[in-house]
Amino acid sequence: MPPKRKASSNVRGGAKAGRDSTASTPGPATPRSIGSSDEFSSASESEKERVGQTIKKFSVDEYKAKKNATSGGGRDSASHHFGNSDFSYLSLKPDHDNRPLWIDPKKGRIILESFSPLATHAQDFLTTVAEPLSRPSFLHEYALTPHSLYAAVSVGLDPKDIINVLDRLSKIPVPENIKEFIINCTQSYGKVKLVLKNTKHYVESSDPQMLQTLLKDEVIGPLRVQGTEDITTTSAPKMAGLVIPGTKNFAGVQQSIDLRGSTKPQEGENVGQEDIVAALNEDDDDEEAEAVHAFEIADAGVEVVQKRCLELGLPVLEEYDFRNDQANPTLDIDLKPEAQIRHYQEKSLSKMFGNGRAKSGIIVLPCGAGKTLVGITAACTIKKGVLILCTSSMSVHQWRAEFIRWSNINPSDIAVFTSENKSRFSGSTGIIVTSYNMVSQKGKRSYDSQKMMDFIQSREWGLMILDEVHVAPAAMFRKVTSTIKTHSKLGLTATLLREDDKISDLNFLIGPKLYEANWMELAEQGHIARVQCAEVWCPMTTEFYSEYLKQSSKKRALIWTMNPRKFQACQFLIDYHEKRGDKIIVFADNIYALKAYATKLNKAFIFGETGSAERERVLANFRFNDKVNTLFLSKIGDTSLDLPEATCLIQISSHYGSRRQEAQRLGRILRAKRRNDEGFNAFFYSLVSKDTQEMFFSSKRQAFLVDQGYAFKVITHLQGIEEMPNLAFSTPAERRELLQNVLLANDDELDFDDRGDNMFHTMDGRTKAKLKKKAVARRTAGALSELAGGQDMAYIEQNKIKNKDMKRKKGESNPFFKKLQRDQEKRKKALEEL
DNA sequence: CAGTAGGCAA
DNA sequence: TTGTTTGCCTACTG
Repeated sequence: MPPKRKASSNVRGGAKAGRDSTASTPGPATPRSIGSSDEFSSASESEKERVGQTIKKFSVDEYKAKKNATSGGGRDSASHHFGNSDFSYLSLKPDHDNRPLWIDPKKGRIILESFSPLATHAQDFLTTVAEPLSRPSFLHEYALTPHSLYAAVSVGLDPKDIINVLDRLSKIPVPENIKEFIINCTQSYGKVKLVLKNTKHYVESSDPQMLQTLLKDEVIGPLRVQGTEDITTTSAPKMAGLVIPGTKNFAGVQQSIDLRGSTKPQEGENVGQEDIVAALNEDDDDEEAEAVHAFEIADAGVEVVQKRCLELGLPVLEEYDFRNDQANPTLDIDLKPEAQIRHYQEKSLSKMFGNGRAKSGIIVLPCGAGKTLVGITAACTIKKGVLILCTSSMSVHQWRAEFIRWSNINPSDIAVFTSENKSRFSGSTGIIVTSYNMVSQKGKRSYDSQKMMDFIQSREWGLMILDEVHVAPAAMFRKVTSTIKTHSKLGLTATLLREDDKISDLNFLIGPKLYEANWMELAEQGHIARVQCAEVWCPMTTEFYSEYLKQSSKKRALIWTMNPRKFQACQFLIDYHEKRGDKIIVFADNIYALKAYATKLNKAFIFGETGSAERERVLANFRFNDKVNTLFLSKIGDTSLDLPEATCLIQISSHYGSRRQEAQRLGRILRAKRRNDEGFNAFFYSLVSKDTQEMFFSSKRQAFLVDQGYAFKVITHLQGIEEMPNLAFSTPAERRELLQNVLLANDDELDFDDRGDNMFHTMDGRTKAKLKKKAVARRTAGALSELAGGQDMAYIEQNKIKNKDMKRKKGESNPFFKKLQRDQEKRKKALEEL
């Protein structure tokens, strides 16, 4: 969560402030605006005053005063229901029925009636100038923020146009304070640019006065590189028509605000489509041939300068005029002719290349919607050296494979840099695919890694693609953005969400959010699967619930996950969906529960300790063997595993209230191969134990998906579950046994704890504690697998496929089996090679 | 080369 | 409201 807004006045009490902050659940709208309200407080001089006035316009007190003046204090009997959201005093335009927008003058929020015939136009416009907060079926909520306006200006819109279009679409005249807000926020945008020349960073502006102001700033001033000439002056580059590969006919801003033509202007309506298009298509050619001035800043200062400028209300635009870059060699790369990009991919790219240059920013597309292709197309447009950062070595190889699949790049020009692979491209320029881990590793490096890092840091890159960019703000990863010299950055993610407040840092680490797709819209168009979401409420049995109440919070999670009613629900759903012909993934965050469920139900499972060969085998079986239709996954499956066969997803335990995890898990089934079958639906079940904390976490987790328009049905009873044959834990005795085992699982850990203690008792307390902790952590898994071992034995005889899985597990607990397993794998490999 | 420790993210 | 274990990665050790 972003830092809570300070209430501008506490006279109204904390309750008001509290309500405000809960109301603004950060949905897809993240990154939240940095420049909102008190963030500006550090600004100086005229900026400060100007911004202060803007803030005042948005303050509650100002609003109240205004409201009382407007409404004359007269309130009807229903007014109190609306509180501060009573906008009845705002006068509707006579033809308001034809206009789809409401504007909340207090918060700068815009509500869109998505059923309006003009909704498509309005939506295109709003996603350009505002941030989507929440987009359920009928009413979409957007927020005007300094950042969204910054993004709008950077794609070439003018404040006058924004106000005009807003006015045409709005049911009420655009409130004065909103107009002022737009103008104040946008007038200084684009004044300051950050450019890279010959591996040096410069702050550039066409206004020398502006640079002097920045140099005097207490934060920015000292960051200037000393000994360089004061300010250099050159002439500004000019824009011309640019065509993005893979699009039929691309012409700059036109498409970025493309009003799609799917909705025809209505008879007698005042909001003409042509007008909007005309208003939005004004060329920005008038800026050509202007002189620009610049001063150099140190590499390490880049992030600070960007952040500071943002605070000053002068967000720096990072633009890369790649077509006029003679310094860096051009990369020979083009999209293959068969790579045709989809309209939303084109749209997102047009935001990036809207004025003929490459702007840094973030593109948000759901999983399975083709993020990789967007990245590849961007690389094919810029045609300079590209550096790609991924989260795991697996996706590193996937990216390289996709590049080779979709572009004509020479495979020797695209290198990977991972722990076991440190190739280099042959020519003067090329692409390097690597992981965040590799480039952010601090401390000692292996010789090869160090050389590779030196190479990466010594040259200038045209584009840096940050895959899964929501991880970038982590303390460890963020420094890569300043140590690697790149002209532009493209962040890609499906879920621009973190449970901490670091997501807003992306605004200066990478850039503004350029585009965010609407999941429901893509589902309707068949690009991703339609999903039915359900939350299944499983009552706790009395024994489990009384134990739940007794235990510490640490053990509670295990108890609610192992709730026998939940187990039965899971069993029932698996059975039901297997009969329908679905392929099912069951997610369990808790490893003990994962093993317990999977072994009891005779299903395959994969978790961290599963070796890669084993994983491949299980995955292949899940994919191609129609006898294996259910797969249990730990959080290993949240990312990196690609399973287009899966059509049903059941979640039995999860990581607290992580919205990102929920969204990413849902994403596992969005790319379902069968999505275009007639009437196809994917299913997403979240199993929740009633009356436990899990209910609270579950509601938190769903927030993002609900904002995207997914409706969660609550199922309190699964029809036909009583008639299910072989329902597990149907007798009280079995349930008691299960509870005993669950409690034993914890005791077992304690057991190891004690034994560990004995081993280390010659050491000093500190080391002992540290080692003990480690030992326990490492051994728990072993202890648990041994515990499950008894069940495994019976089970191995029943299931040959699963059998393969077991070999490794046995190996874990016994060195003899370990060696045996190794030998077997070697033999198997030898056989395969023959 | 295989196994493991240590660090980090969520 | 709150928690903290699992997974991934690199580099070291024998």
